Amino acid sequence: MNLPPVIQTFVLHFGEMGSRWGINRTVGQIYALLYLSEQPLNADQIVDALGFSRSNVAMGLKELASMNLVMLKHIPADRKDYYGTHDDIWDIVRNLVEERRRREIEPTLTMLRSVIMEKPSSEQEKHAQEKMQEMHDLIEMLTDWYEEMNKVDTERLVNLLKMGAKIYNLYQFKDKLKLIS
Amino acid sequence: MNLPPVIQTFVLHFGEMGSRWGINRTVGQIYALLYLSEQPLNADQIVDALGFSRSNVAMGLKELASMNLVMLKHIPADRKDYYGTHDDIWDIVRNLVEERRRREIEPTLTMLRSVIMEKPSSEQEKHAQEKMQEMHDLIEMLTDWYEEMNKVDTERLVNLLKMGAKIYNLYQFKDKLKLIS
DNA sequence: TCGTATTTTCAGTATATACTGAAAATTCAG
DNA sequence: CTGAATTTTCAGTATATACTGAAAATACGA
Repeated sequence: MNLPPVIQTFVLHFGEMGSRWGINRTVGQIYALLYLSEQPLNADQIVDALGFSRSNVAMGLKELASMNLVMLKHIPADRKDYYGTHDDIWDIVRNLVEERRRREIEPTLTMLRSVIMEKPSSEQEKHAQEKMQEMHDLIEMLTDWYEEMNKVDTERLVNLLKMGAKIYNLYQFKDKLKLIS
Repeated sequence: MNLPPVIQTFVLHFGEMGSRWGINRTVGQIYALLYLSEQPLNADQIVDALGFSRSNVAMGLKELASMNLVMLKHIPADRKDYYGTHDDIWDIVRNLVEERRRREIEPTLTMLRSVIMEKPSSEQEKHAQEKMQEMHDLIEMLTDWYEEMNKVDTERLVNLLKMGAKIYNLYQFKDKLKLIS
């Protein structure tokens, strides 16, 4: 690995963090490198920067592409494939959430719904189903909330976030407001 | 493994899901089992239910305890250690978030802050630092927001969540409201 | 304090995952 | 269509992680 120290620290950190997010070191480092890079990079440049094998880099890029975290960007008069990340960091967050939802939340909700349907054959199973129902409702509420929030454009979303719990003060006046508006 | 089908499905699912959350199959299954159980369970009961070795279960419980996901619950006149999960699912969510923050978010913020401080020695590094600053600010905003929201009690939080993006309509009247209240 | 029930530790082993090099497939200019 | 440039695949190997059994440590009643 042969990178400016500032970039190297970041890349290594994300390599480690990746493992906590279900992606491996290679993938984490590749993503970090692309995120920091001003221009899109091709596979050979990534190999030079990170010191992984060519095939490992290809696999990493393929995985990142399947998660919609990197995109192909061609450079005129160059046959090589160049890869870059989304420019807007909010798009990145939205993609990350969407991926997790598709891969983890939805299958879990499906499993919960199907198991809750089953006729319980003991008190123990009945209790278990109640707990699953509770979990199901919570997950559904959070995903519904996220879906709603995701419709709000970035600038307004930032304002809402910055207000934080202060929004609660507004909420108290909900009924009053309806009268006025 | 010898469990009622309803429970087994859930337990196996969480075993698989665990790997995406940085916990292994054993730990995922143990947690799922405890979550569904009406009474706290001791290590031997978990061994019987899941078929892992005694030591593997001990390690799993230790890890879950270190994440504050399970707690020791003693049963009168029994020397064994019994383990159970939090009763309120919102407490579970709060603990999960808190853990991730402590283990992932805070170290990342620290790393970012320190690297951003460095004097850039090239245009490339300068650009990288700007991207890191952007990421830092986003993460900080989200954690600040979460911290604020975490202060709101559960019932009111649920109301806020159910309102979802409708809160945005209230937000439009923010200034008007100040005049009234 | 002793002895037994119980939990924890840890070295060794099994299993799963990551990584590589070589070979196959694809792409595309001429 | 040909052949060079480039990417992708995949069987084999290396590495990391999970899991086990036996032994050590701990907790506690008598």
